Amino acid sequence: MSKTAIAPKLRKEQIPSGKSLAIVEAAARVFLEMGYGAASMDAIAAEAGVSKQTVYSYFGSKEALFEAIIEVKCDELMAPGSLKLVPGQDHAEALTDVARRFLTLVLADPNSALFRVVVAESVRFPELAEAFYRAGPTTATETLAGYLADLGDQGVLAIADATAAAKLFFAMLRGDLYMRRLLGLTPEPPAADIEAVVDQAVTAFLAAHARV
Amino acid sequence: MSKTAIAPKLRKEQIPSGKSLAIVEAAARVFLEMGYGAASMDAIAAEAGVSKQTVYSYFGSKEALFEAIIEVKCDELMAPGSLKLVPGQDHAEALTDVARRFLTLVLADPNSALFRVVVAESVRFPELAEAFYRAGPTTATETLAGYLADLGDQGVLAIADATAAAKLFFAMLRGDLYMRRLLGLTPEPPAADIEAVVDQAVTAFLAAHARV
DNA sequence: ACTAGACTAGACCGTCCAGTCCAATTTATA
DNA sequence: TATAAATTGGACTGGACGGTCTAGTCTAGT
Repeated sequence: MSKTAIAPKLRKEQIPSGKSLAIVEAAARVFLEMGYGAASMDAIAAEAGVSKQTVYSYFGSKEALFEAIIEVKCDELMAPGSLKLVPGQDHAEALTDVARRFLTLVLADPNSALFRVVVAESVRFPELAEAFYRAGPTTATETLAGYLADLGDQGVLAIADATAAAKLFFAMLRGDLYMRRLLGLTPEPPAADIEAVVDQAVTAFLAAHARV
Repeated sequence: MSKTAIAPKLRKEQIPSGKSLAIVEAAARVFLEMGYGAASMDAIAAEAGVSKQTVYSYFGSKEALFEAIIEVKCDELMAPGSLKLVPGQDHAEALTDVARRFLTLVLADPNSALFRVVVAESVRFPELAEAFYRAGPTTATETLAGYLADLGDQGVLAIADATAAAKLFFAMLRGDLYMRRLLGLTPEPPAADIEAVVDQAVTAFLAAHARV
């Protein structure tokens, strides 16, 4: 006899592995490339090299699969603490480093694809938009705001509102290049292009927050 | 007898009027609210109070209708030269005015909906993304760049690259509030919220480009 | 060898939707 | 009023797709 009285509909795994992993990866590719509506479960199953039934065994529905994929991708987004700041460093260089890492991250193909999909489906899946916002912008802003507050306290920069300043900093980075990426008008840009935006933003930011 | 020898498949009109106008407006509502995929031609016809056949008489296909709608909306976007600058005005106030008008415009419901849809369908309709980019960001940037170049020439501000400066200015305005709007996390914000962003951006921009 | 469970391939169902067709009706026009 | 054009509404086609079901294969553990 089975251990569970109620028939277990879904195979759940904390750490996706084997088939499950293949499905997640295939689904991510298909969803991010084609969007929710245009992605078919048949295509995902085929891409995963798995039967459609297996997809439905692991994830109960297209919606559930989509949510799982987006959540995984959101977690990956900021995962390696990729925006961490080393307090000892010269502040101009530290900001430049953060800016470069941030911009490289958000302009990278999978991440701009993720953002496109989240924006597109934000009406149908508001929780996903929320999750993305928390994983991305919120986390990034909080990290930088903490650092800026320190610089303010040390009198290195004039920071009245650290959170507002952090938001401004990131906004400066999401300029024309970012817009063109969002609209799919441009492939992943070379490092030099990123560097130009970074330099402009850091310079302007420092000038705007110079000690009086 | 008809004026055209070749059977005219489509009723074309330069200035949409009557049924044609009703269809355009209905389609705009439905497309912007639901996105391309989720919008059905039946829904659009019903919304327009018109038979489906009539929709197909004016616009040959769903794609064509969508393209027409997005193009119309893009034209409307910057139509009233809403970002024009009066050269005589004090430059800080002029920038504040432009910033306020820009932000109010892009945060308004129909325009953020338009942007969402264009981003969502930028893969399927790259020409539309291009058209949007030209009608929106490009136009806005060029207008402001011209003004900033003048300020630079007059020695009012230190402007090395007017286009880059203009892009930075608009980027500063597309901050957290803008992101939250894109993700559908926030309704159209009150004027006070807009004002706060505008002030922060203008102040920072002026500080960053103060004469040496 | 037997069994249980994971998996496959593909048929299949119901639904939704773009696009077509057509007969009936309204509107405009001469 | 007579005629042509525009429009309607609804039935219909064809195809895609989400999701289910089934018959059968493969693999481990016993």
